[in-house]
Formats: sequence, structure tokens, C-alpha cells
Amino acid sequence: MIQITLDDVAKISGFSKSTVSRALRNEDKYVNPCTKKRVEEAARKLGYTPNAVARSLRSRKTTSIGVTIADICNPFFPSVVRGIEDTARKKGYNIILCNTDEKYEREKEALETLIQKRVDGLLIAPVQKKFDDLLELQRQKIPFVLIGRHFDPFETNHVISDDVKGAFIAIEYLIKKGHKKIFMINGPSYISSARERMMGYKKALAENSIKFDVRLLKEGALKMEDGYRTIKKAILSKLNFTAVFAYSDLVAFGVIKGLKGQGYKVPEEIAVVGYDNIDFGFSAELPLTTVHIPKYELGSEGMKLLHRRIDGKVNKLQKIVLDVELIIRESA
Amino acid sequence: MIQITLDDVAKISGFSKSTVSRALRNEDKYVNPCTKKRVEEAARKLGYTPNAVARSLRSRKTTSIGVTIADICNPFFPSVVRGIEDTARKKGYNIILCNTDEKYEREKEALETLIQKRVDGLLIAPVQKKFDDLLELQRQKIPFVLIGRHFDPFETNHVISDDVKGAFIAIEYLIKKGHKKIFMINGPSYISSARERMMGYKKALAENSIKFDVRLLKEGALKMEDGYRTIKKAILSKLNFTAVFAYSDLVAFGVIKGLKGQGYKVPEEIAVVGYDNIDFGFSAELPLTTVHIPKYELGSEGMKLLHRRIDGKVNKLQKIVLDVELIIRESA
DNA sequence: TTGTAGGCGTTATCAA
DNA sequence: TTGATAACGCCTACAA
Repeated sequence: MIQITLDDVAKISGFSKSTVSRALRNEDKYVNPCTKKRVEEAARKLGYTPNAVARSLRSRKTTSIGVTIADICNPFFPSVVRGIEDTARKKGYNIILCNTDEKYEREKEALETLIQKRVDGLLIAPVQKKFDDLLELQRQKIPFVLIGRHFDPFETNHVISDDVKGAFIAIEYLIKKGHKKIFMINGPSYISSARERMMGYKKALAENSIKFDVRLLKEGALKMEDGYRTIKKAILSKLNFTAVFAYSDLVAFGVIKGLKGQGYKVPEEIAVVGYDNIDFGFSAELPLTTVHIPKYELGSEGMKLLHRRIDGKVNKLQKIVLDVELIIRESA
Repeated sequence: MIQITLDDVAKISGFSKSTVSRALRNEDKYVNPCTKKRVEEAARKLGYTPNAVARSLRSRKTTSIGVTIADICNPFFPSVVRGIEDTARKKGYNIILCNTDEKYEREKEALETLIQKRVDGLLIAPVQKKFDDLLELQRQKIPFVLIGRHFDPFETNHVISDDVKGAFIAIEYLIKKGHKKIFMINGPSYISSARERMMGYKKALAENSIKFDVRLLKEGALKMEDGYRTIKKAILSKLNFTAVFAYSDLVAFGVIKGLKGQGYKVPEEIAVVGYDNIDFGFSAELPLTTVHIPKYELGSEGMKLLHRRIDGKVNKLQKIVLDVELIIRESA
């Protein structure tokens, strides 16, 4: 198949390549309306389709954004991605989506490819096991914004939600309901959200004069199975608790399943609070009490911030923290 | 920021651009191992990052695939997309994801952009209101594969699931359970799956000597709200039925909600069967009896087929039909 | 307002 | 096995 190029349109319309280029790109100021019309007609007649690859090479812009997330099948991410894509589309960008499965190597490979493809910027839900790959981004001065997680001494642009508060309001709610022994099944501590939720957890205990008990903390849970396994082990080892605060709704589902399997009633005997407020959590077997994260906004605000960075409008670091909310349903 | 190019690597390593290019691309046959090593060292020392845009312009390959779906937040799609991405990655492609929200104009715009970006091929879950945009793809000889839906007189490569069978086994199951008045809340009839499920529905009725009753068919449902609204209207208008066959699990959720709202017990008074077998349908308030579509495979097989088309290994049309399966849980 | 010339960074072709 | 040269299709200066 033969490509129809600007040259062809130029020849047919009788104008030069540059004039044709300008006309087709709506650089109205510098092109006669009449010329524009004739050029457009020629282009249409020929079935001309601009070659964005060539344009990108010359203009050094791809209007593509790289997006890396753990796994689109994790119900946390679809809304985030949707928020990104909607906003990206409005601003003329497309998104290239990569799943990392929480593996640093995968993240690193994805970023390398995306850099080679010269994306204009990146939205990254980082794995957090290492950040050498992000430093490389910085070195190459490629704009990027982290979503959902952030690093501590390593300063970045990011959009996260208030994890300290999220854990705090959840625990406070449980305490008000009379719970004193609250089992926290947290995520891996290399994840900032896990660390910060731990802070919120401890803060809520402290403010209510409850002593922190290490035995009531397990880390490393990410998936449903982790919740299931952890709770089962806890029960078999006769751990004493009346409520569970899970790292995610997914983990909470596993916990509830495990609890029921062991003959416990939720929430009557043991209360369970999740985190994320994933879609369809409301229609779950047991509607989940959970902490709502504004997922769509995480994506859309992330994209907006990235766009500002790409445009060079903002140079100093921006750290956006979105608010969270306790959603009270039936599991606690 | 200054780009480091092949030229720079060439100068430093003392070889020509072409040799450097070959060495870095692992065209082993035509390059001295010793040369290769020196070139790679120079590249590393300089921090050279190949420019895929330039490469694409020259080689006419982008190793990018366009993907259009209705909405990543529809729980049907994450698995599909994951199947696509996993397979794409293994074959060296990235995916550019676009949501169409079932709007033809959005699909058309997305395809135009993706064509301009010169994606190597497209995976499309088509809106189906029109297909001029797909004809244009064909005219431009851009490989594409449809997923989940297909057109009738318009022949395409596609991967779908067996919708006739899916509806058939669902209805047959209901009939065996004693149901005779089965209310079908179908999708819009411009969608092939909706038309074919209707065929399966009618076939099952016919084989069991049950006369088709037009009043027991409503079309156009896509979302949960549609299911809710439709069932409410049906009940208020005293429509007589003992079971509902919904177009999707989402619609089924709406139906169940509506039914409960009107004081009906599911499945005791009215049975409900969904379609898709979305994740977490199992943990729903009322675990859904549904027809399982192999969503991940829809994506992975679609991508495999597309890859064959791109490689030019297959020229004649391929229509892949994946098998479905009835999942019996509690709603019917 | 339009045209000319050159280059973006790579790979393909051909010759050495 | 390596090198020289010419595209790939477009946009950006700059000149007219």
C-alpha cells in the first residue's frame, strides 16, 4: 500500500509542502482561508492521512502517555485508568497501558520501552521495591507523575490519597463501636500506603488510649488469598481480636471468606473493614464497610498534573493528596 | 536535553552508523562479535536510548497495537484487555487503549487517531451502530481483529464466543427447572451477541415446545440501571414470568435489585440468569447463575490472530468462536 | 501569506 | 563484515 504524503497533496493542490502542512494543521494565522479550502479538498480527494510518526520525529512530541499499573484486573485500577484516559483524550493524548503485576523488573522494562517510544510523559503506580528506574526518568528529564503511592526521601510529583486519615477514620469507627483488639492485615511495608495506614492505625489507637500490640499486625497482604490465608492462620493460632482492618477490599473479601469458613459470623462476632471501595463491593455477599479512595480522580488529577508538567507550566514539585471517606455498610 | 544518537555512538566507537545500528539490534549474522561488544560499550557509556519514533518512521513498524473497547470500568473488559496486553507484550507490542462508551463517533475518532499513529494493527470491540470506520481500515489495509462481536454480511477476522449456545444452555437449564415463562432482557439488537442470543433463546424454547411470546422480550439493556428499570416496568405492568434471562451480569444485578425492591424473592419466586461471568459475580449478594465467557482468551486469541495477520502469515479470513459454559450458582 | 531547504534519528540498499 | 548514501514524512526556520 502506498502512502499518500504531504508531497502528493502539495502537487495536486498546487501549493508547497509547507503551506499544505500549515493549512492542514489549522495554523490559521498564517494561511489564506481560500488556500486552506483548496488544500483540504485536495487532501480529502487523495484520502490523505497524516503520518503521526513522522510528525513526532520532527516535532519531538508523540501525544502519547505511558501508564503503568499493577494489574487492570485488580478492581482498583479500571476507574483510575478511566480517569486518566478521559482526561488524556480531552487534551489530545493517547495512553499506552502496561501491567507490572507488582514486579519491579516488569515496571523497569515497561518504562524502558516507553522511553524509547518517546512518550510525552508517564503516569506510574509504582511497584516501590526499588526506584532506580524512576531516577533514570528524572535523569532523562521525562515528565512523570506517581499515582496512589509515593516515595519518602525521593521527591516526585504525585497524586495520592490520604492514607493516614483513611486508616484513622476506619479504626476510630471500630473503636467507637467498642472494639479494642483490632487486627490489621496490612500491605507490604515497602508500599507507602501501607506504612501510612499503619501510622493512622497507631494514631487512632493512641488517641483512644489503646496500647499497640504487635501480634495484631500482619504485613504483606495484597490479594484475596493473602487475606484468606492470614486470617485462617490467626484463628488457628488463637489470636484474640474482634475486628479486622484489611489493606484492601480484596483482602477483606478473603478475610470474610476465611472467617465464615471457620464458623464466625461477620460482623456479629468479628467486624471487617476494607479499603478502596471498589465497584460492586456494595453488592457483595456482605456489603463491605470500607474507606473510599477517589480512584477516578486519582487518574484524572494525575493526568492534569502531568499535562501541566509537559507543558512546562509548572516546574516546582506538586504533591496532591486527595481526601478519603469512610463508607459504612454491613461488614462492620 | 540533548538526544544521544546513533551518530554519537558511531563516533565514539569508531564504527559507522550502519554498523552500530546493526550491532545494537542484534543482527548477529552480519556483525563481528568483537565489534558488537565495543559498540555496546560505547552505547552504554553514552547512555544511548534508541529512538523508536525514528525507527518506526524508517521501518514502517511501530510495535504498537490499538485497542478500542466500550469502557474499562465495565467488569467485562479488564480480563479481555489483560489477555491482549499479556500476549502483546510477549510478542513485543504495546497497546494503546481507547474507551468508546458504545458511541460510534468515539470509535471512529479513536480509529482515526490510531491510524495516524500508524499502529501495526487493531483489536476492536466494535460499537456496531455503523461500520464505515472499519471499512476504512480495510481500505487502508490495516490489519484488525474484532473481539466479542462481529458483523453479518461484512466479513472480518474476529474472535467471539458462542452466543447462540450460551443463550441456549441457559434457557434449557431454566426450562428443565420448570420455567416456561422466561423473560429475556436482551441487549440492543444492533449488537451481534444480542441477536445471536435471541436465536439461542428461541431455539431452546422451540426444542421444548414452548411458544415464543413477544411480550417476554425486551431489548436495549446494557447497564445495571437498564435491568433495574426494565424489570420494574415489567412488574408494574403485571407481566407474567417466573424467570429472567439478562443480557449481562450487570443487567442481572439491576434486575435482582429491582425484584427485591418489589418484594420478590430470588430465586424462589423469580429466577435470574446473567451472562459474562464477571469477576466477583461469585461473591455477589446473591451469587449469580450465569454463562461464562472466556474473557482473557477473547483478548489473547484476538491478539494472536492479529499477530498472524500482521506477520502476513494468514491472509484468508479467520473466525474464531470460543466455547461458553453455564455456571450454576444461586440466582437460578 | 507562501515557498525553499534542511534535518529529526533511524534503517535499507548497495557497494566495498 | 563494514561503510556510504539515501530515504521515511513531516515541521521549522528563514527567505521571498
